[in-house]
Amino acid sequence: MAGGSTPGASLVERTLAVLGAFDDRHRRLRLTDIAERSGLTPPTALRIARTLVGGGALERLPDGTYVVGRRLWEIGLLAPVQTGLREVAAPFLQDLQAATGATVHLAERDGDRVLYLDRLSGVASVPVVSRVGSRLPMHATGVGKVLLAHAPAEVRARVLSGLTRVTPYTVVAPAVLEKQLERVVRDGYATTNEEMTLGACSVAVPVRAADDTVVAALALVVPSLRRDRSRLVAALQVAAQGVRRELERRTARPA
Amino acid sequence: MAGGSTPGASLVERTLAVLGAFDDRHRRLRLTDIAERSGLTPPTALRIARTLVGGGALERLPDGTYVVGRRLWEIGLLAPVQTGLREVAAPFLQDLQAATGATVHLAERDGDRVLYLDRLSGVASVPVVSRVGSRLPMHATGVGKVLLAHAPAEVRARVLSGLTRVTPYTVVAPAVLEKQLERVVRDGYATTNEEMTLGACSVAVPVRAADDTVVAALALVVPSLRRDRSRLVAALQVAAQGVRRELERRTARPA
DNA sequence: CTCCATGCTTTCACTCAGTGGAATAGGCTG
DNA sequence: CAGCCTATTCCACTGAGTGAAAGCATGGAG
Repeated sequence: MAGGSTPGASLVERTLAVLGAFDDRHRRLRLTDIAERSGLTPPTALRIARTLVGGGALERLPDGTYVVGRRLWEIGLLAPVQTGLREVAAPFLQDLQAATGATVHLAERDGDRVLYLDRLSGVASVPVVSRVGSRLPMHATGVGKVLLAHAPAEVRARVLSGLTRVTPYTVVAPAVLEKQLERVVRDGYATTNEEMTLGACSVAVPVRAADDTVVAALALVVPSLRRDRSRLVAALQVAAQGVRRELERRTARPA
Repeated sequence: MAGGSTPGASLVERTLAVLGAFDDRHRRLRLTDIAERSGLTPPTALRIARTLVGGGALERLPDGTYVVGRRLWEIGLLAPVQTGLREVAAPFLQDLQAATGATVHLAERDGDRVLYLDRLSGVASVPVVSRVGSRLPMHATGVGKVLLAHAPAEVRARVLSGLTRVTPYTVVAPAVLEKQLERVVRDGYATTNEEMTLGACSVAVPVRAADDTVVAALALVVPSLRRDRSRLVAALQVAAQGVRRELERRTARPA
């Protein structure tokens, strides 16, 4: 190269780096931002970005900033995460939403974090930070506690040793959280009280597959748990059972 | 190159070609398929696919086939198509679904086809081919007719001159369709009767922005229109108005 | 108005990342 | 076991891609 080097990255990797520069908090990026966030020089970032725009993977707004394009959205929707569990669970989420009026979440574990697969906003205006496709820490969310309680020991150990505070109510003492996790396994559901977002509480239950392994978690987000915790848990468990049955049916004769 | 040439494609374009090899009907591809569908030689396709797997953009299943990966799904969800109109309309779609029990569609025009932005499956088991992110011909769908009726003359001309038959009931006579489009503009809604899928009828209305331009279409899919066409139209129009109002609110003070 | 700062874009000479034909390995089938 | 298909590895060749540096626009400050 003209004076430079290619430090370990092929063009395909650089392309992914450009795409990876976009995230939840950075949906619109200027060229300079892309270059900086992807670790590329401006000319290189420009050439890649232009080609991506040409292919519809990125879009260039009138003000010169870049956003993720339609084409990529379309291709992303083909991912099995989208077509599998999410599709099966969708009607049950709707039922839950209709029955409780609360915000409904479907999430699975991805490494040491929770990955939100789907979300239906409820009628009540409870502040919710999660978005479909976003990742949040496990110890501060309802779905996270459920998934953590049923995760391999090594994951639990890793997460317990790195509890970060999000709100004043976040549980950051490993011993306390461990007790809670035991109760989650025993009782079959988890709760949070403003541990991720002030003003938002949640109840969550595991979704199990045919072999009883926990594959995901369902949760309801409400302003307060005082009143109807048991009612919400019941509704969630019905829905989780429904998802399980539908999963079994599809595995038996994959239509 | 060793005897070969690079016919017009940069590596980034080739990467997009690999990703573009996946579509609605081809979600799982073998290396050979990827190579063929993207117009690349097997070694090249392999190298690109491997790097993409390394970056999480693709996934390799145990049987050796490739599918779109989580990472790409995540990035795709950042597209404005996902965050804008779709998010605004979501609660109204839920209301429609709850009120009518039918399958609900939200779509916009993309070139000469309809792009499905969102879909809620209804309780009734009406056969539906559309999927979020899929494109269908305009002349055979409810949303399509609405969008076509309000599309620029050139688009209408192009579409009218290339009407393809999908079912025995598909309208393929330009004159007939043109009459229908006039009625769509006059009446404010469009209908289809098994024109795309046997056993599925639909009603659709336009969604307008503050300046009255049609930005999308809302539809309900039902087994038959005999009975309650007017009831469905009314529900749709309420929802469309709601979306419009919410769009205006967001444009006024973009929060 | 000039001057400087910032960010996007173009240029260009150099060179290594990427190329594809051919050969190899691995499965599956008849 | 031969025949076929697919995935993978090899390798000699070369042009696609590289980044420093220099042009352009903006636009804000003095």
